[in-house]
Amino acid sequence: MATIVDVAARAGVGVGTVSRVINDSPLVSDRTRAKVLAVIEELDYRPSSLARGLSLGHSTMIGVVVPFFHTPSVVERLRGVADVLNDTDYDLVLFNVDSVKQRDERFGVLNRRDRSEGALVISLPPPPDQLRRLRERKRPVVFVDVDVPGFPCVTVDDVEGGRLAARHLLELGHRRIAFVGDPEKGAFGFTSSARRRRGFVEGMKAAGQDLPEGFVRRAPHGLESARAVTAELLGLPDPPTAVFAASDTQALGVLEAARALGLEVPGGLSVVGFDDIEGAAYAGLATVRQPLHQSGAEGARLLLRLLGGEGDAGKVELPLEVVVRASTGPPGDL
Amino acid sequence: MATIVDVAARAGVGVGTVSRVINDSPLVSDRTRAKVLAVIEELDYRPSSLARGLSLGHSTMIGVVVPFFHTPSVVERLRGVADVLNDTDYDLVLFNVDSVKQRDERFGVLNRRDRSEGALVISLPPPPDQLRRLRERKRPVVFVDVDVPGFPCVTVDDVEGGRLAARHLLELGHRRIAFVGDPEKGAFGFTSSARRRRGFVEGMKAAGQDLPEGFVRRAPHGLESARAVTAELLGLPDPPTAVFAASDTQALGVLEAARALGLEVPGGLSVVGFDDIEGAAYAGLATVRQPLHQSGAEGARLLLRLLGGEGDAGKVELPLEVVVRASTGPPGDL
DNA sequence: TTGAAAGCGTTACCAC
DNA sequence: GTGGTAACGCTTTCAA
Repeated sequence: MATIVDVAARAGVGVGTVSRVINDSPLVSDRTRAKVLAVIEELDYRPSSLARGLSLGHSTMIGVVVPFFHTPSVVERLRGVADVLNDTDYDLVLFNVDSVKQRDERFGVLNRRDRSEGALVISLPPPPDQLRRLRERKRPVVFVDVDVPGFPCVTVDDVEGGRLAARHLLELGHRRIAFVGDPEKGAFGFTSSARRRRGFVEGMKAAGQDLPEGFVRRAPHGLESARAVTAELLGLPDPPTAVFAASDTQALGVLEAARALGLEVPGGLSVVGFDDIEGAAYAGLATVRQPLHQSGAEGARLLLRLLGGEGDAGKVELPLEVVVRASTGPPGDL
Repeated sequence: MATIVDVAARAGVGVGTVSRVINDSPLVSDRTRAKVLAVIEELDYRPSSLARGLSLGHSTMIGVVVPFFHTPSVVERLRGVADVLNDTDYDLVLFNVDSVKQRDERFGVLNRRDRSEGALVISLPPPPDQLRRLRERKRPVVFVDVDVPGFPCVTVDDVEGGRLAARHLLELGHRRIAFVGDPEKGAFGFTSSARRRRGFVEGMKAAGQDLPEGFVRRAPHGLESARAVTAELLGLPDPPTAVFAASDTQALGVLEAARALGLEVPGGLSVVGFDDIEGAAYAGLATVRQPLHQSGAEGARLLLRLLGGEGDAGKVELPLEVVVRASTGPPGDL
């Protein structure tokens, strides 16, 4: 592997000059530049990012923490991050988190300046003690899909999203609408489901609709458990005519339950999800869409700006939008 | 940020000693070690991985190239890689590939020693010219889900998988079985669909069954286009009683088509997929399962072995297995 | 416009 | 056991 010294020697110049050529410094004569470039080509020389980083005093790695297990949506966000970062000199260093223990380890790594220049945390609320350390050290960290006070974040207004879902179903004429979401005391402290529920209940109240007893259901995140609680809901003496699920994955479970009971959708049951993952379109699922890919891209841009010293990045709130598909319609329209 | 010199000075020892303590060298007295450790703690000192890498002559990064767009299965493989790497000192540097142009760029990066110590390529056949360079430089590269001559690979026997699918359906009594897979001249050169088709056709021939005209269909990978070609198949004067799809994603499209026509599954149509992605279990889809997570983990271990200088890693072939679910049954069993 | 040399923070070798 | 010091490959002064 050729080094800068080899290139300098072969080109008959000093290493400083080679360095200037590499870094597009204007202080090199065209003649010299051409010569050096030729040698670089000939020797197939590539600067060592390690040595460069050491000399410059910073690395080129950005840590990205992702709970893969959580939902299909985090993958889409990650793609957004990768798309932006791949156009820069930064490398995307990936940390998967599948357990609370792993989460704490990963956040520990983020706190170490030597491993990465900055970090992006996707869909994962930080543990309080690690957060304190992050604050103390003023490490450049951007959160995506989580709102952490004092840190740049890319989020959506989950409460508003809940209201949007309620409004859509109310406008179709539904009155008996149930909610299916996550437990609100999970190990990782995810809170979006709770906020969506709140917005939904608010929206119902605003329209003068109270939720019947037992119409708010919480089950471990996943299609299967959503299916199970929905089966219970539909078995009620006076079942709902519509369900708002806190995520598309859960909404797919709701559809599954309806199908298993031979209930027509949307005639017998209308369903609205949240996220607009790829599978939602296939399933004809109406949903509250949030810009997943864009959230990752925006987060990466925020971090880049922070790293570039361009002041505090602040908060970014992305827009929500109801996507109407075959899974919703007027109640009782068999 | 404290450096090794700061620690040495504060502890009243030489930098060599501090280095020894960091690296668990036995040539340090307990007394000295304790003292140094205390100072490290006090100063919250963290060794610079950059400087360490430069001094040692190698980085600690492993490049992982993933075509995210391709299928849900690559994500599962990636998790396997992350799980293994996260337990080591190596960092997982992620490169997403969404286009041929990106693919070529990424492979170019892999060829640069400075950026990563070794690489893992998932589900992506390398372009021939880059492959040649990879060979010339003897860069440690492991392929997962692709068989590249001369390189360590983690694969499954796709041909055998096709045979397994054929056998399962034949045993149930099906004779008119169609195949739905990918185009065999795609931009990225994916070949697994073609091999699965071959095995399938072989399996049919071996049982004395010829495939009727037009029973082999190829459509751009994805649920929707699989649904479309299946609709055509089912519209034939003498339609198939079963379909083998080259991937679960496509099999879900096949199910979709059957449902749209009001065809009972498995009574009116049996369906077998390939992969066993998460959605397959939800959809009750019978499939040829390959160990996705394990393939990534195994690939990472192979690379680690290579990096550790433990000889050539060779090839690993993971087992396939038919998972029977509700989507298959005897033909005409309405 | 250019070359020489001093760092950057480690590790490893060589004396003591 | 331990300290001093030469690498590692680059960037960036400082002179010339």
